[in-house]
Amino acid sequence: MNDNLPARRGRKSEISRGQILDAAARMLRRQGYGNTTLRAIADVAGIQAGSIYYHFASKDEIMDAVLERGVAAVYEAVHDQLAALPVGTDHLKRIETAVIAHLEALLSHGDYTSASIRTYGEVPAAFQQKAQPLREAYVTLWQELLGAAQRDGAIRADLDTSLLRTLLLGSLNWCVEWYDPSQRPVREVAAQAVDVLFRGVVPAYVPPSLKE
Amino acid sequence: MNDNLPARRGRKSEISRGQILDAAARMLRRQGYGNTTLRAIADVAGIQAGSIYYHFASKDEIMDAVLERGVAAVYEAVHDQLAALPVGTDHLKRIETAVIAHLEALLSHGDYTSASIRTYGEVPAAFQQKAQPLREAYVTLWQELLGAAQRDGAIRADLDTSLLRTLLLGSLNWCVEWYDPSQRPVREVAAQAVDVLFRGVVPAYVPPSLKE
DNA sequence: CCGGATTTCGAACAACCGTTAGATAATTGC
DNA sequence: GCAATTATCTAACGGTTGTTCGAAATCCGG
Repeated sequence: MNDNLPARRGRKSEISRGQILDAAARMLRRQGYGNTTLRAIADVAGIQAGSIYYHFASKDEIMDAVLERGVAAVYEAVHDQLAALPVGTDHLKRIETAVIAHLEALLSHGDYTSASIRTYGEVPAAFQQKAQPLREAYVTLWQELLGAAQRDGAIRADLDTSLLRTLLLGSLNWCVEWYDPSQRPVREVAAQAVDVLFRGVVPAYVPPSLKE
Repeated sequence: MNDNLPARRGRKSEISRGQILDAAARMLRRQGYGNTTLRAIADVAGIQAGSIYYHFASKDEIMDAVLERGVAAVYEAVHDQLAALPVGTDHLKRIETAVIAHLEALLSHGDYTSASIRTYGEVPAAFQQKAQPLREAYVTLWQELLGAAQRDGAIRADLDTSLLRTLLLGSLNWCVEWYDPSQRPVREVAAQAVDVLFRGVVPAYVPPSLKE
């Protein structure tokens, strides 16, 4: 019987552990939870299936680690980018920063985030719960971002910010389903997403006094 | 060896066939492709696992049927609602109609659409192809909808409508991940989605002459 | 370069998977 | 109500799954 946390281990262990997680994230992303096999993970990681159990107690523990790492990466990316802004940055600039950070973390930062987004819904409820606190924290972050903006009049008062948040994050999250980095840069996607979010698709009425 | 299409069959067959598909769609939606078991499908449908093979030649044939039915339902819903509009209806009204139809088909029309959306990405590539013509037709429908609107100046000329389409449909498709019919009606979600899409979240500049 | 700790292997396990086929039950036209 | 057709059940198959465990290989401080 394994200890829950490996007591003291050499450095090779952490390398292998990382390779296993990388392989798991990659397969999880494209094949979902049920189709991802321990033997396939081991194969990609370059080891034998049984050897996995030296590093993880079960398949679910691997999946759990991948999922948590995925949401953590997005959370930290957005949080850090926001924290790096000068104090007093206006609301729209903050929202724009968050959207870009979210998309960058999702699309360029690898398989963990994509796997986390795509498979969270089909994973046994038992360890959906384990990642829930972090997910809720992330939702709260966005909710406060939008709520503060609305309070100060930066976004329209007649919108339900909670609904707006799910619609916006949905639009961004869905990018993992189709985005191809060889087609257009992430920034271009982010830029138009922010543009449409702020101004809408209908041509704005430009008062004559503002025309240049 | 079975004939590909069952030659002539009584009416009970179609009932059971429907129950099998219903069960498959439900499980596929919440558990993904790999976790959905023939024995579990049979259990939900109230029959024995082996009996499924009287109606379907393989598990993949069931999944294929569910997926195709899912996209077909959305396609037809949007297509029919658009066709029901009076000729000459303006572009924004047409887009609004399409958004509502898409969301309604997705959220109230059951497990097929959700299953189709959530599992398409993790299904063997062999029969991703089979559903691809219909999917492309659906994409084309939206592309022409947005393209025509842009051509006539109903939506801004500086937007990439192809990117806009993926962002918009992503936002709508993602609703299957969180929408709870007991919380708010579908129309409310659709209404705000259209509102934000058209006008954006930033308060509009209202020229004095238009104030009431 | 040695000896103990760390890491991996290799083979086996019970359980479960999709699938098959023959026996059995239910349904239906007459 | 009777055959004949239609539909389901039962039991098994080969293969794959997650998992276990003792033996072998590797690593590394002294």
